[in-house]
Amino acid sequence: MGISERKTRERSERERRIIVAARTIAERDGWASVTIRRLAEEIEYSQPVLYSHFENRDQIVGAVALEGFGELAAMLRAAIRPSSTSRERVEDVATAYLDFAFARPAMYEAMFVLPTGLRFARSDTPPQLRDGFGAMATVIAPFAQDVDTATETFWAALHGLAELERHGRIRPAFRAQRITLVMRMVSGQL
Amino acid sequence: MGISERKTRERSERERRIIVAARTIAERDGWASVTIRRLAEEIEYSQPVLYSHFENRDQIVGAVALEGFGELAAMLRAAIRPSSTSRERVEDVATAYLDFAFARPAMYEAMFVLPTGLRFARSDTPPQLRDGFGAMATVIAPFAQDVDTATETFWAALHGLAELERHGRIRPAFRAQRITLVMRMVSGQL
DNA sequence: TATATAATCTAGCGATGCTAGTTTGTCAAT
DNA sequence: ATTGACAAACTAGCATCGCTAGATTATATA
Repeated sequence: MGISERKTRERSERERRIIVAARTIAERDGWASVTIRRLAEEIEYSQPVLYSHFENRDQIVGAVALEGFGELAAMLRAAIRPSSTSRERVEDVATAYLDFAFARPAMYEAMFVLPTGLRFARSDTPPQLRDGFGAMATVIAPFAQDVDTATETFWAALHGLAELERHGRIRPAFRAQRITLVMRMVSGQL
Repeated sequence: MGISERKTRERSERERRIIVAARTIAERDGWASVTIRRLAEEIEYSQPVLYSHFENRDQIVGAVALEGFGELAAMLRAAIRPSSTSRERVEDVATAYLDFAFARPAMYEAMFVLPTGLRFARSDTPPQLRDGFGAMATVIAPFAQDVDTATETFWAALHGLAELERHGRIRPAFRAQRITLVMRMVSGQL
């Protein structure tokens, strides 16, 4: 039965094209420009076809966000060098996190601001949503008694720094100094 | 010329009614339900009247947010008790900040997530936008060399905690422990 | 009282997300 | 090969949105 396999393959390829188109448009023109009509035009199918792949627009944003979580996790893991000290690793992960947020603002928005229908902290939560947290926990662990809580707080600090700077409410020039202060929080030393 | 005074008074009263209606609807049904048509119905005027008060919908959100910044600043200042130690003051302000965020999620959203057209860090920035920062700086100052940077980082940590918890990505039960960790960041001691 | 100006309204434009109902295509059974 | 059943995709349109042009009413001035 190679025919039905071809069909499911073509179907998943079309789904990928939708996700890629959504991401491309969002990164170029912002999420407000990612409309069902525009996506339909991009993949050269009519609009209702999109609803056979995704329940609604939010789920398309969610699919892009899911990719983003995978990429963020990879970036954070790549920032952890074996030759570094524990302290340097925390700093490198923090810097990598903020680099990601500022380099891909639309992606970051999908992951953390827009409604996506993604469900966290559940049994069916996809691994991408856990991996980034895991990478942060890895570098936080040497300093923490309660690793989960410390990682949550570390993550929150980074997220806050990203969001406030992205909205122009704190001074971009002082990013490095703020990271230093966050370091003190987790490492307990200046 | 009491007539024109009455007119400007009535006009500003109508503007207040718009803001109050927007806030009320947002807190009850969410910002998506705050439509121009619904606001017009609420104040019993036609839709174009709203555009004689505000340039667009975002500016209405901004007007509500501005109120929120004033109220947040007042809450933070009220949390600073003269009898407390410097350390307790930081903790009380942090707790008050998160209490505000969770007690008024729609307001917090207007202040920090939605587009508002508000302009920060400019010469014409209204005082409400500075006061909250000032309150935080007051309690951070005893611990910091660079007060502004330390306050920015403190603020970012609180904002991150608020946002991640609001989106269900960190555990509500561990809020107090996370605040303790933030305290260590600013006070340099456990 | 006539006229100019301001205030407000009606009506509608161009979008949006989403869907009902119809047409087209693709199989299996006759 | 023909027919009928089912799946896939399309056309067309609904309700709603932010926003605005142009008509209409009220108000103030001459």
